[in-house]
Amino acid sequence: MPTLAEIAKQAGVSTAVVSKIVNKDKSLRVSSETRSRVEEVVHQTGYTPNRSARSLRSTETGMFALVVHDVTNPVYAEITKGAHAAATEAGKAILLIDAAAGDAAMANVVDLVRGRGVDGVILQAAQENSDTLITQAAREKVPTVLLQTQIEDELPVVTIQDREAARMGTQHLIDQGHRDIACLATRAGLSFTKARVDGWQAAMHEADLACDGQQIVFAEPTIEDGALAFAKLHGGSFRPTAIMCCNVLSAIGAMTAAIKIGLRVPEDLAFVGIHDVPMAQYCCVPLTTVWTPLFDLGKASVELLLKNDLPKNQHLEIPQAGRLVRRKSS
Amino acid sequence: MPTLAEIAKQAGVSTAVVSKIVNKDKSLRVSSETRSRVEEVVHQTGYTPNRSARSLRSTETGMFALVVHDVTNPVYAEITKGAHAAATEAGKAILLIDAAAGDAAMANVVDLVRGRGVDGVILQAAQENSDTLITQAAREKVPTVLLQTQIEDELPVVTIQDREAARMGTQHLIDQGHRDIACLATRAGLSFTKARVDGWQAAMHEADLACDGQQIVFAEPTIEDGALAFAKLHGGSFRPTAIMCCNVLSAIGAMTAAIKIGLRVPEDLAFVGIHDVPMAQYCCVPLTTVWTPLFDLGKASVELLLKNDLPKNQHLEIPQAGRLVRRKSS
DNA sequence: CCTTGCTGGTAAATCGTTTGACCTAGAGGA
DNA sequence: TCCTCTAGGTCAAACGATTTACCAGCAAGG
Repeated sequence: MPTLAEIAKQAGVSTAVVSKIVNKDKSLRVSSETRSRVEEVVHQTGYTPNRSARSLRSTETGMFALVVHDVTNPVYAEITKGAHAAATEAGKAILLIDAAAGDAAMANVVDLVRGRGVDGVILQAAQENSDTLITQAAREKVPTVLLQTQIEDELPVVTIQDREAARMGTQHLIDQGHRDIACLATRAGLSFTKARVDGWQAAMHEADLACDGQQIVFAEPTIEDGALAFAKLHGGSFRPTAIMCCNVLSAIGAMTAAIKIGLRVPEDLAFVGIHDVPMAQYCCVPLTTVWTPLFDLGKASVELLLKNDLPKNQHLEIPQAGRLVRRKSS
Repeated sequence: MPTLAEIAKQAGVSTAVVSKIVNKDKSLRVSSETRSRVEEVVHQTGYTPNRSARSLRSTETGMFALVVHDVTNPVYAEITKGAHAAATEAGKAILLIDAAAGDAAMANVVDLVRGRGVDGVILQAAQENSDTLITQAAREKVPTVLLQTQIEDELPVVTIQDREAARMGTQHLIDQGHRDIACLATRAGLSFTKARVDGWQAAMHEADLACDGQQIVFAEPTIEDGALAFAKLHGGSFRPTAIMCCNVLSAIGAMTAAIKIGLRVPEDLAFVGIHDVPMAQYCCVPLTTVWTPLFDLGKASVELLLKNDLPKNQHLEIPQAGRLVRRKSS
């Protein structure tokens, strides 16, 4: 583990020269002989700058914290993959924090932010307990990007075309002749939930169909909660012939629950989900979903952080549109 | 963003005292008044030590690199979750590297290791292109743990009870009356593949059933490759009545492919997989699998790194045994 | 002969912590 | 009175890279 000073000594130059050559600093003028001599020594010894030392001087760590709601959720895993790809391309690293691990994990990120252990933070599907983190990040001036949902006006947020995705799925159901279409929304209060419900309503309005509060039910984006939500819906007075689900996992949960009580899909009840993951394709009745650019979503969030001037209060919507993937459930 | 020196000045003491108080250094003897005065200032200002500076001095970063074969694979996501949980509990952070992102990602880890950006490395389902990384880690004396598969004799490896899991699944098929049982193995050459094939053979031998090379086919642990492997198997002369799949995703792929060509599951062909993920439960025909302690596997790998003296050449097998989860596919 | 200007560098401060060596005042013992 | 502890700290040298300011020597121009 050679240090800069050792390289410098071996090459017979000062550390300044080595540093600038290693960092490809254009301001350095050096004879080609000296340059190649230094490069030779660097190559021979396999010298790599010490990250801590470099960070200490430059106040940049080359690391971003990605706070994800639950890594085992395939939707979030895909987002993570995109973020990782963008980071890798830029030579940066991703620090993964699973918010599902609870307060300890959050406390950990706060510590990281306060100790300047990361150059930026990406908060995916942020919720209440992210508050301290955001406050701290703001105070410490650590660049922060929200992913999927906006919980703080001051911060830039990047999303997919939520409204349009839901509209597209709903329109498909309308085109199939459905008139009583329920909306199985995601967690109430999140901005992307609102956007998707908006999309559903837009399509319903345009077709002159009723869409009031009675036809909406909220659920976490998990299979289990989707099943619960279906039970709630099915227990009510409104009996839809189709359900527009704002998430793919809750769609699968709801659909499975429907089948379990003897309903035929899609004859008795049709389903459409949002986000396309392998599971949608292989589940009991292959699920019709609106494919969304999840990978690009993750990628864009990192790319936003990489720009040194982060726009305040900007909403970046991934330009790539969703796409209806027709399967058996509708 | 106050520094140690500023805290020291405000509290009217030297930086040494503040440092030791912050780090709860027992060797420090200090009057209770001074201590509380310092603690007060630290609390007031919200001081948190700068990570880079600390790392520079102590040569510890509090970060581990977790190199995972593909985050979007639910099996690996669960492992990741376990690793993250253990790290969080110890106040450490996990740097996620997705090996599927290619050579650039690998180069990135090598850089991280050489620049002492991490305190340790966990290599999950390591393969050929991990070689440089391992060599470097060894040279730099960065603690390294292998996960699931052993590719280097010198390094400690942590696995689940691979052999026993496969034996258990196969035994179940035998108990169901099957005699012609194929083995859909994972990637050839990996140590855990060998262990699982061993387990299958052990059960077959014990029941006096044939189990030679003809009945084995290899596939990547993905749905797509599972389907391909089934095609290969079905094209051959050996016609099994059941397939012991060494991975849950390849099991789903193979099963789906079988159903697509008109076979009935389990009547014509039964399936058992290894690892239990939600998808197994919700796929076309719910898959019988051997549940395995994936979370604990990830957790154990981090815990192994946390012990300061890493045993060379040790094989740690997670004590928690697998469990057969009986579903419709068998 | 004096002054610029350029080439090819060097020296040293700095980033914020940690840590081992040292220091001082007062108390207690002989 | 002198010596030795001990409590309660202080000092300053690292750690390894980055970066600004500076410098020597030579050539060219006037």
